[in-house]
Amino acid sequence: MSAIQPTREEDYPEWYQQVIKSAELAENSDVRGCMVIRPWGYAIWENMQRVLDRMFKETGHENAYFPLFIPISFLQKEAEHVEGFAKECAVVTHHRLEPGPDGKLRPAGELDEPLIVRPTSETIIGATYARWVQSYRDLPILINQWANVVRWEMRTRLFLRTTEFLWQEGHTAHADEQEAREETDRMLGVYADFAENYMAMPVIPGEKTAGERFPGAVNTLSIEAMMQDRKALQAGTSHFLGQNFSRAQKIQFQDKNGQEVFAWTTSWGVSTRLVGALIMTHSDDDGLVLPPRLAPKHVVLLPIYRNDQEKSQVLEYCQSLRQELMQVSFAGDPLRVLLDDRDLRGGDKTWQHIKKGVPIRVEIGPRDIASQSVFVGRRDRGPKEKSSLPRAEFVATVAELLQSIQQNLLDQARAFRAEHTRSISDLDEFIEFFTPRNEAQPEIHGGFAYCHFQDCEEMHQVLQKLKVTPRCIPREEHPDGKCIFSGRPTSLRAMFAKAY
RNA sequence: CGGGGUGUAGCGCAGCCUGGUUAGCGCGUUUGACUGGGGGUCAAAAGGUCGCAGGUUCAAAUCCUGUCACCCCGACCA
Repeated sequence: MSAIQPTREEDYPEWYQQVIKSAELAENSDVRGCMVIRPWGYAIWENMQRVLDRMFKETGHENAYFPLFIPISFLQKEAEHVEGFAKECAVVTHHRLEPGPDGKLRPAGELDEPLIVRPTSETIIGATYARWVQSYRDLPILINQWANVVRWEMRTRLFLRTTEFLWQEGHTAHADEQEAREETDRMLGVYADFAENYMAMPVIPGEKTAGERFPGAVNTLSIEAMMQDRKALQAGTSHFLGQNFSRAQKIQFQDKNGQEVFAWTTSWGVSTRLVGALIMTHSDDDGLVLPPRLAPKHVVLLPIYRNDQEKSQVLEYCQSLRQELMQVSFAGDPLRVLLDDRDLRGGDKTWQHIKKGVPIRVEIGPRDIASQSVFVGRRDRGPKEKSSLPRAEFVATVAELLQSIQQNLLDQARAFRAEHTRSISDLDEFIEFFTPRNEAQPEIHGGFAYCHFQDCEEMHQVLQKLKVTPRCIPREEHPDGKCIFSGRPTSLRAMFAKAY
């Protein structure tokens, strides 16, 4: 019997909800579509922020903060952008509340110009940059902002798609196209690096097809990850905006030749959706599994005792072990150690930490103290697969142990993705690959398929029926081929999948 | 916004069709005892304006009308 009911096999979407609930990551709030991120979930996000923020700074970026509200006229300026975002914005039309005739509060003080709550900040940041840029000497501008944004989505799911979500958005302006394109690539590289080396989540970096582009972008790059239901999740995006936004926002300057020209801009972002990606990449039927590098706690110490005398003895041993472990460093940080001395039954407590995904559990009782040892279980192995080892050895090797868990999770995720990825050149095989075997569980289907394609009517018909989309066009060398849908020769090759 | 469904204890549900004393059950919570390295056992206790408003009736969780909220399926999406 697994700790999470139902299992992934039985009902994947419900399993996902239960993992979140059992691990106390987040819950639905009193506000439709908005979540409460609980301390354990927020700590994961904070760890993500800390690492990413360092990476952004290492690549020359600075943090700044721009307003939550955007005048409605700003959104209007870029035609495609309007098209893409206008439908899903929260709009502020009043600035006061006053009691109505029935005693209930009602909005008052109508605004001359409605404000929208930012769904993304290209327009307001662009308008600001326009004031900052007069000369080529003012460029590049390399700024990131950590913020919350609001998109009034029809259907929400914890972490994956919520009405309000937390993210970072980088916005840069450059003097020439080449530099802006390099920036777009560089930041996608940062995301891919973060995904693989911190989240232990292999990703496919690539370019979006025209239909999947960010509204207003010339080109959108993304990293795509495979979840355990074999669907693709877009885990990060980096947009080359060309001069579209600088034209709309009038970000112009005099270049070296004294010519008045428009800047070239980019934007890139990742969100709390990454927490959802983390959950669906590694977790199992006993709950959350965390890669050590992002785990709020690396090690939990679980004292075991029967009476007060044993209790004080065991707690003392745990305290000293905790002090010792905190001197150890892992991936550049001091070890994060939790001593769980809550007055709870032993098994109960152990299972809570299993469900929360703590990488290493250490059970310590009178027996271990007598032998100067510890009883260790790792989250990437079965719950009863525990072993005793000398205390000194554990302390000396715990960092290696964490690294091996980190590596193991990445290897497992890579193996899973490889197992469900195919190169397909035959349309029947493509259709078979993406047709669920069981109508009741449409999530069980093929996985990722690499195929040559050409944006054609035949393609749209097939994809719409199967609910499959081209996720991205990986930048890799491959011979030309024939479009799997139309048979026409093409040089384009994309990764196709069902997506979140 | 279209189609379907659900609102009863902290959570998950039964009861409603065929109105009738103090509205049940499981989990959880609290207390006590026995326990204790796979979430244990027993006993006791606390906890509910049956989503909200109106109507029918001697009597409404149950029937009727309205309303609100949430969930699922579609169109939209990081």
